[in-house]
Amino acid sequence: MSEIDLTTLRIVRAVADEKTLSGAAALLGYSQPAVSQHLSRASARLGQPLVIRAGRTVRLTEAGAVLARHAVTVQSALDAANGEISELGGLRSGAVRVAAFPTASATVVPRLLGAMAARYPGVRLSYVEVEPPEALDLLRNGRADLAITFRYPDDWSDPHARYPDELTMAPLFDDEVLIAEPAAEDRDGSRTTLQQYSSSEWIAGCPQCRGNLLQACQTAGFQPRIAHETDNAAAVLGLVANGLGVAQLPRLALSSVTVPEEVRLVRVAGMPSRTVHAVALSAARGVPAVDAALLAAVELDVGDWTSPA
Amino acid sequence: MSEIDLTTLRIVRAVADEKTLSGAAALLGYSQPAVSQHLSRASARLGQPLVIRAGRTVRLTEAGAVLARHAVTVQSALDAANGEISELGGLRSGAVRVAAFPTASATVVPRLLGAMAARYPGVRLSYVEVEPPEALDLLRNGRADLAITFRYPDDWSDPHARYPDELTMAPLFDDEVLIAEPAAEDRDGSRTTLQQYSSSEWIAGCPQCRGNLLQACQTAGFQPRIAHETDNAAAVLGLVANGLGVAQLPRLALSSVTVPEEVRLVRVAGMPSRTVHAVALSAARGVPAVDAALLAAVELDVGDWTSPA
DNA sequence: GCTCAAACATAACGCAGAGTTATGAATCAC
DNA sequence: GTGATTCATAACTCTGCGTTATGTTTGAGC
Repeated sequence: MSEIDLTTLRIVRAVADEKTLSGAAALLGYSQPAVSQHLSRASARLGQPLVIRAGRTVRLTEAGAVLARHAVTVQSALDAANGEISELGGLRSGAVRVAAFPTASATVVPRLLGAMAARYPGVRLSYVEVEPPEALDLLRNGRADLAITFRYPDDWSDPHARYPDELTMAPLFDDEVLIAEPAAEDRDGSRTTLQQYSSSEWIAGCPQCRGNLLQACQTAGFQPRIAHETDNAAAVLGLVANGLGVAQLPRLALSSVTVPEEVRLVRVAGMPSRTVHAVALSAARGVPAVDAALLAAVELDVGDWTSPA
Repeated sequence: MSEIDLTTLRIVRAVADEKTLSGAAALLGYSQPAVSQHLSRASARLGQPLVIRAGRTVRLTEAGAVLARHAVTVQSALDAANGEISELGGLRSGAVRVAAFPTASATVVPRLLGAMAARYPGVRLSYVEVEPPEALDLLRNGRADLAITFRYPDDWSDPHARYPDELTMAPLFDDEVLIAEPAAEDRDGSRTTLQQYSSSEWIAGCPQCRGNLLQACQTAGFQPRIAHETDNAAAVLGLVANGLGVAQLPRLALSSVTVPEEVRLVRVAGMPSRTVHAVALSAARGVPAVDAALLAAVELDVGDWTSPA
């Protein structure tokens, strides 16, 4: 709506510098008639001439001088904006807000943030620890840029599934789920199955993990008796060590705690492993910092969380 | 050149305010697809998204926020420029630099400047006194906006004629040229002719006026003997009053001095009158202050300079 | 859980505006 | 006067930015 456009400002400025339309045209990479015609149009729009031909050259009117003066302000604001956007594009600035589940806090997240900080010193990093469903909500609300989540196969309430195309998910690794049992308990050499724990008391934590447990036990043909509830891996191990029950624990949860002697970890057939993902909004693809964080996540070395401890 | 255009800035700003593309479109008078497509193009140009769709609404990315922030600066600069140009257009600001010949300094110019000052208090006025040829040079050099000049008919060196289309000339009035002679000299009742002064001594001033005198005398068949040279009307009258010669004097020059008793003013057949003009550069037509000054000049009441004193 | 309204995306299209080249006219320097 | 420089005008092309029409998704309310 404004009768003033950027081209006019740039042209007037160039004319002010060069004192000639030809010079201005050359300076801006235009043909001479382009400048001439553009100024005519602009003058018509503004209702008064911007330049006055003076012999062979040209000089600005007061209106032209006004534009030339303000052109400087506009140009520098534009340059500043361009510069800042370039910095975002070049990952010399920007921000990544990561949301991840508790077990990742001590493992995946520090490594990820470390890698990002090393590669892109200018990028601001922040982290919040929440369970996967909340992490996805944060993404959707625009309060986080990258979520590190896990999902269990066949999870009927998997929050990822609720937003099919909205999320871009990059699988990072498989996180095997082990059973922690008291080392004192008798074990024959036979292959372990979940069925063997049908009469055990269970220690279970977060709803999502518990969901997986219930699902697996149902498949195995029994319903687990959950006697103790905690999310804390160290606490779970303590309970197990003292013979108070058995528990499922992902390998990732074990990698940042010391496993007591009294606890034995066993792989159980039919116990589905969970998968850990880096998740971003599909709509946020293209945002440099988000793309970089996703890439950094899939490039993480995850060997020590996948090979047996 | 710059990947950023004003429309993008205005749209991003509107989106920042409205939180929705539809709202922004309505705010700006666009259709909704226009906003959507424009943002797509802008994102492509900038290499990163400006908005992220969040459910049914939308929110800005960091890049978008950068633009929205700088948009304020740009907009206010543009508004300022627009405002200043409107003031020029509305004659609440601007400048008129007038150049006029000495005789006009005490007559036409004060009245003109007075009228302008009264009508347009915001317009800056300035004045320089120069002879017509210099006044036209000032116009051409851009050092004056309006010239008050005179011209004699059949003046072979008329400076106005050198720039045929470059100048816009508005005739103000005819300035009759009289002969000042000592009142003591005998005069019969017959009609006065220039021929009668062929043996007189003349007092003459500026080259242009003298040119006219020479021209007229040549037509009358003699060459005037110029004994005294001055431009000053009072001085001329003093010389005439003391019987030192005769002189041609335009009525305008007489209107600001007192004519001594000893001087008689006579109209002479064949003495061409000069015409007074307001002159501006044709190229400056359209400049509000110049147009207004030209108009004010032709609207001046010139009665007391044209009717016999 | 279904339906409806609101919001964004995509497609197809029309038009204006801004650039181009070619050419003419005026000015200034030598 | 002559040639170089500069601006103006004409005629044309084409990109880009709007439009309308239509489809898809989301979220609220019954």
